[in-house]
Amino acid sequence: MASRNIYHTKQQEELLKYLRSKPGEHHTVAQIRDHFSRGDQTIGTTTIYRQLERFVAEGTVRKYLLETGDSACYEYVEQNHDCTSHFHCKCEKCGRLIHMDCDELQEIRTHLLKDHGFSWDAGRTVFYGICDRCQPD
Amino acid sequence: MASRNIYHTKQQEELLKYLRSKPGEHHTVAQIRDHFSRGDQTIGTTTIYRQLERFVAEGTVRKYLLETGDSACYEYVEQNHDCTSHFHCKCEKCGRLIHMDCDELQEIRTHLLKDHGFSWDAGRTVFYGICDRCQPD
DNA sequence: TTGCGTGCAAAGGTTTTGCATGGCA
DNA sequence: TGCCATGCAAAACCTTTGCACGCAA
Repeated sequence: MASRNIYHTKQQEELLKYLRSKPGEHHTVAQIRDHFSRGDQTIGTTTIYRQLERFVAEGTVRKYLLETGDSACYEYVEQNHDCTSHFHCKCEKCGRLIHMDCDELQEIRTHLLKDHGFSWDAGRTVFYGICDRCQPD
Repeated sequence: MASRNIYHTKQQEELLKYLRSKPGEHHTVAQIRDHFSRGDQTIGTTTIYRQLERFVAEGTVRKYLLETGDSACYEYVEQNHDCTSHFHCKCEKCGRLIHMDCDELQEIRTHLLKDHGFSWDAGRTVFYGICDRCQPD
């Protein structure tokens, strides 16, 4: 942990407050920029990138790069949120990102580690497929 | 399937031959371009993008967007390769991408579908973590 | 000969960097 | 006051598109 958060600024506070108000939602930088451009407190694009980078380093925010490849997504990580026990599933049809709490996940992790020597980071892995709502019957 | 491969060109042949000669390996467009720039048959960057796009549409090549976010990766799909029965694991330390044949995968798919209604596409999902070689003891 | 493929140049989009200014401590 | 954060401008990338030319059929 090299850089520490020494100064607290309005932009930083507003950005974090916004992300925290939408737990489990994913935001692109463009979306964040647009959101604040409509409010009274605007935040420069560069600042959004830099603050998000800091949040990610601190573990406050999680960064995802989805298969669409358009742009990165950022998501607030709740404090008491056990990311080791839920899947992240992305529907390739409707684009919805689903948080799926499930015990099976731990079994997969154990299997990967014991039988394949692979220490899986479930929090960074996104499962692609078709969600329940978009199933063709 | 809209566009069909009507004309066969040298560039297309060379590109496919190269990818096919490295099964299970991931290549970025830059790497492919560099490879051919050293040989006698050069291929323009635009052509690489367009041919890869076509291969992906045909199912000959698979496209990945990794967490590094730098650029897309492309991988030749072997004809008799059952992508429904192996994991794609990406080591966050050494960057290696591992193909992990495993029956457990089918169980996960069944579980996701039955208990969560999610039709998982394992071929498009990359598991992030630390590989066996990079494990801290 | 027809028309698709190629590749240069340029555009489009996201993310990063340089630098002068502004604001927190 | 000292120093970090901000944000504009510009650069750095990756990828896509327009267009004239070349090559396969």
